[in-house]
Amino acid sequence: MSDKRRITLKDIARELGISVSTASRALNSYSGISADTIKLVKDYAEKHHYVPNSIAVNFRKNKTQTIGMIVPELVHPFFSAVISGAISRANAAGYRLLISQTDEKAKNEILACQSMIGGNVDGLLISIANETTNIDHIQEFLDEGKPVIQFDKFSELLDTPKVITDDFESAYSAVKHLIDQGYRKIAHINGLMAVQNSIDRFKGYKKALEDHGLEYREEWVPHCKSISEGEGLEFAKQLMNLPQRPDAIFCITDLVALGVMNYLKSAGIKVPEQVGVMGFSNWKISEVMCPSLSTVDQHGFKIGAKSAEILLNLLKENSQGNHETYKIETDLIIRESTLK
Amino acid sequence: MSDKRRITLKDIARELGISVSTASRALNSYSGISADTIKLVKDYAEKHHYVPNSIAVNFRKNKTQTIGMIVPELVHPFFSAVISGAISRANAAGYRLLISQTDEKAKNEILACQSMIGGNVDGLLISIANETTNIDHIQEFLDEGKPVIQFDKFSELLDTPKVITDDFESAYSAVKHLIDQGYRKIAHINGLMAVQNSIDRFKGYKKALEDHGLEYREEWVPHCKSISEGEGLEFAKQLMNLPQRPDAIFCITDLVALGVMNYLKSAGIKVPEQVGVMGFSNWKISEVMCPSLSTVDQHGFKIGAKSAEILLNLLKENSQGNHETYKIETDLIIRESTLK
DNA sequence: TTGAAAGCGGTACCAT
DNA sequence: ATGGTACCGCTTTCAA
Repeated sequence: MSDKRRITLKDIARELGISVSTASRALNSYSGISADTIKLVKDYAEKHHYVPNSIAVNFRKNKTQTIGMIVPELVHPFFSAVISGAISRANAAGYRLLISQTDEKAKNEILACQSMIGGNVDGLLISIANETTNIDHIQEFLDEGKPVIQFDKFSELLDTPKVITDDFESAYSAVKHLIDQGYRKIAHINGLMAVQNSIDRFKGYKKALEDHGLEYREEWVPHCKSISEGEGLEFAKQLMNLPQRPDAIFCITDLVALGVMNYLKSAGIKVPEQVGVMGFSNWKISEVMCPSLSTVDQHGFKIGAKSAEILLNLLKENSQGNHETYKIETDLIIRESTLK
Repeated sequence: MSDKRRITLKDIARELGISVSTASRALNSYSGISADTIKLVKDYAEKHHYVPNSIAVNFRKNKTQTIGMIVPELVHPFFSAVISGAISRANAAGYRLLISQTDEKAKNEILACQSMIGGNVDGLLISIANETTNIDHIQEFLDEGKPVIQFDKFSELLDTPKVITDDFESAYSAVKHLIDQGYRKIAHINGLMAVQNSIDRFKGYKKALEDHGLEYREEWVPHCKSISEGEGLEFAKQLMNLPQRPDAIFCITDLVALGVMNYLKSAGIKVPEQVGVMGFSNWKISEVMCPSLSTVDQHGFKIGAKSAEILLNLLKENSQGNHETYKIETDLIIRESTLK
């Protein structure tokens, strides 16, 4: 294996009988350098395949042209889409993307942040883990003067720009659609109320019920801990066995809706005739389910691209930005599961 | 924006009244340092959240503890799983992962490689784009003495270790299962024969037919260009309208199988009774389809983890490894679409 | 066991 | 227009 050392500025300077600073300035075409010298140095550099050692440059400038990105889960259609959007935007601007995942564990998030700080990323894109309450490890970036953008799942404790789904509006219009379809006893399988998305979707759900004079019952709003297919199935069973049985279920996620659909199928309950089902996220599975699942498209790619864009702008301005919240609009996707 | 500089070794040394070298040695637990000093320094470091500036370390050691990873597509259940496996393995070893995607375009792959080289990654994990024929941009890593691992889609022109699905065996056993179920006229919607995976799956398919004395017809093996749902639908239509109509279809991917199923459903052809359908990859959609789709689980996570592991070992040995091929075994997942 | 200092490869400031 | 040099933060050799 060749371990041929790369040629350095010093080598160039020595060979050409000039100083290192002159060589550096020539290569970067600074003003105040004679055209002759520039040509001399550039020709020599090219001929000998000089490649600047970017570690040294980074070290000196304390910049890496690298952005850190931390998500709870990578194998997840929504987050993959977000990452994809961020990579596209960042790469287009000549930035690299360092990616890590937390599996929703605070411990992993801390490790990831340390690793990112250690990697001297110029800025951070993060969607915080469900488990995270203390946010010192993220605050550290801000303390170092590095911009941070929170997307999707965020903490109010961090003063950073945020890019999020418009959960309230999305939930409202999803539930309104159920009402328009004639459903009257609408349940909502929600997430934990410690997570802002869950809170906002719940608020949208409740407001829609209120605005249309429909009954709200606490027993119709169970809370998932892990947002899993299994929980969807269990809660559907629970809801269907209530004395006051709902005639529609608005699920926090398509995966939960899948569990719900599976239970309803096994119990011989007809969707959408007897019970309407609405998901959230528009994963590919929602299109494939039988009956196909009505849901809300979250535009993950756009969320990622927008987050990266904001970060890149802050990097350019050398600022940490304001604390604005950018809400990315959603699309209601109507399919069979809610069309009575 | 506070710009309080991160605390450095020098700060620690000054505060504790020791020298920088002692502080460094204490933090790295060198032998020849008193336990007291080690404790003193480590406690101080922890208390003040000292994080070594890895650019400086990297600079010094000419290593970045960062691995580059390039995939064709990020929003893809298989590749997400591979990435996830690689991240887990790499992070556990204290390595960071720089990720880029090519959208199957050679041009993007070249850009991604340049960016990775500029980022001074220590090694590269890559699944090459369908479009890629010239591999100079990847060879460059090898020329610089950096190890490269190819996974899933590779080029024989590159002398590197490879981690791949055992496509031949997987295809063979998938087709054998169809035969065992009584299907006799088995079609195969394949990918482009320029891609090794397609070639191997085709070989496995053909060998299974031969071993069981079944007829092979070229018209039964159409080739997808983009491996899409739409192509699956089109080819299914084509196959079903052949005078010699197949009674089973082995698809290159679950997505293609979805298109096939949609066509069969629309044409009123019963699965699995009239036509059996087999996918490949075991995406979530295969479980959700109606009828559920038999398929082959590729263990993407394992492929990613194994690739990272091999790379990490080479990094440790400071070698570029042999040109061994590691085949990751698969699991045949039998569901409704092939159970006559 | 500890300290001093060189040096990694650049950049940029201060002289000339 | 060019050279000299300090310096970024850390590791490591040499001395004490």
